Amino acid sequence: MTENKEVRTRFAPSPTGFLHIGGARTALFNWLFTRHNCGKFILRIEDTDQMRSTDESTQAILDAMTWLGLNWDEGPFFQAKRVDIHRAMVEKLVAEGKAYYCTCTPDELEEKRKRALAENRKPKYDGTCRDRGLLRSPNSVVRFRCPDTGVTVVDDLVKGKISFNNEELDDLIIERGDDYPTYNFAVVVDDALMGITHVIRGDDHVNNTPRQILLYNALGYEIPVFGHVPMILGSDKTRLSKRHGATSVMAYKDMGYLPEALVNYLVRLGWAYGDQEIFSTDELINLFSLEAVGKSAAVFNPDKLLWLNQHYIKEYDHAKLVDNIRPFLIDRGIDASDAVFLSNVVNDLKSRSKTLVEMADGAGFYFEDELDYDKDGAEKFLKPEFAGHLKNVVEKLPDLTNYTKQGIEEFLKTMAEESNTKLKFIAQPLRIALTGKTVSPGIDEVMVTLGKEKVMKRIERAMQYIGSH
RNA sequence: GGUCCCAUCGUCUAGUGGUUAGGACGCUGGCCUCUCACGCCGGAAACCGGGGUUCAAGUCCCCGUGGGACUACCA
Repeated sequence: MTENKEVRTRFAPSPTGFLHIGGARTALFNWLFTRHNCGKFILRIEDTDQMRSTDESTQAILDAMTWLGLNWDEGPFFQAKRVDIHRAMVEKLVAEGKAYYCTCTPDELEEKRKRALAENRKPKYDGTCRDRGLLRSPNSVVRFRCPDTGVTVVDDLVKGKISFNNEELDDLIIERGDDYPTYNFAVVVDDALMGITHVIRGDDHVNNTPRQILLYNALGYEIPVFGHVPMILGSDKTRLSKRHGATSVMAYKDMGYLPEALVNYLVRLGWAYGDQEIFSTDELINLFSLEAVGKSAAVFNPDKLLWLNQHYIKEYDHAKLVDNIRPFLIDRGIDASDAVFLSNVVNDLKSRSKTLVEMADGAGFYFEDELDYDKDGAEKFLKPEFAGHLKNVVEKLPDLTNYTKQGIEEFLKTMAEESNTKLKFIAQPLRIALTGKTVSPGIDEVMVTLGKEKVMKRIERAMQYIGSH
């Protein structure tokens, strides 16, 4: 609203599980909006549900944010540590007559709810305790006195103006029987006190917003700008959940995704800049705006994410890619300590790997001299009729001085010509001999990376195999 | 049930009254080729329905229909 006030946003997850895809996108939109406006991004952990909140979840969320590169400027703050503040605000509202104690029991309320539903009436609080002037008592709750006339308008940055008749809103509980504040009250107090200027969150919160605006007014706080971003759906168009596949951000890390790929994918779910598909982080910060975020929910498409990941693997900074693949190799018991060798391996593999897992799986043969030959491949190509070609290679290879991709390609092509055969009849047996598989990077690349010595040894071993089968 | 939101290829989307409705993923035909990829060239594929407004509607309005969210002493 105020033009030159510093933008302050927050991401406020509840630590009841891992950071999921939907939460990550909300965090991302907050982060991009904030960085674009040179504001401050605040992380607040909403842990007032003591039963379900865990420290592990908090840590997992922090780790996932960090992995994605969504750094925060303040926090993490913990909502549970602020209950004294919340209680003071509750008292203030009670003192001002804007809130009141209520002794209706959950059972009574449930009963009334059911009856209202059965009689086709709205199941809203009937105001039993509204004007009884009750005092605090064990298990009493505090309710906010909602105006029952008038209209509350939410001027949403992505959805536009949304208006609600206040009569639809009932007297919500702001402090529970255990003296803890409820969500709708705590967010308002915290957002206001933390100076949040823009509340960007999932659109599952739109119906909470008018109540919150009323609370802002009652507390005398300035109302922030709201932006409700659409949800992410699964392939069956229901809310994204485990049955649609992995929903935890860190699960994607483990599956060999690069954070940039996930960020690029997530941002394009609901946001677009013309026809552009690939965005660097800097571009996103420059180009992102909430006004350009679509209003409708989007289906999560794993195939497109995979494509993006492949793209990022191909284009990634080479040294960074090497660093990223290392843990996956170590997991497989591979000694990846030879930096030059590993770098070449990655180079061979990066145009043919959709994930780091795929790359690590494809890298095995480079590190293993005693190969298990692929059964079908061996049957087809490790046969006496090809032994001559292998022998030819072993004999002539020592004299090849230009041991490079080009040199080897030339070497093999010349050999094919001289032997009056097709290159594939030399390349395929060679491939099995060197990689154990029928599918691998280009044979010339493999030979360069492996080095002449290993190549010689592996071919000799393959020839022995042919001799003994 | 009530309140609120949403609606362009299967999916993500561009489009802001006049377009052969564009791009991307996926699918598919071809080229390249030592295998698999990469890359390149081509193809099929969409404006939910009905009424308006207008010379003209994917675009604006209304009504349907379909989806979703919320409707807790969870967040």
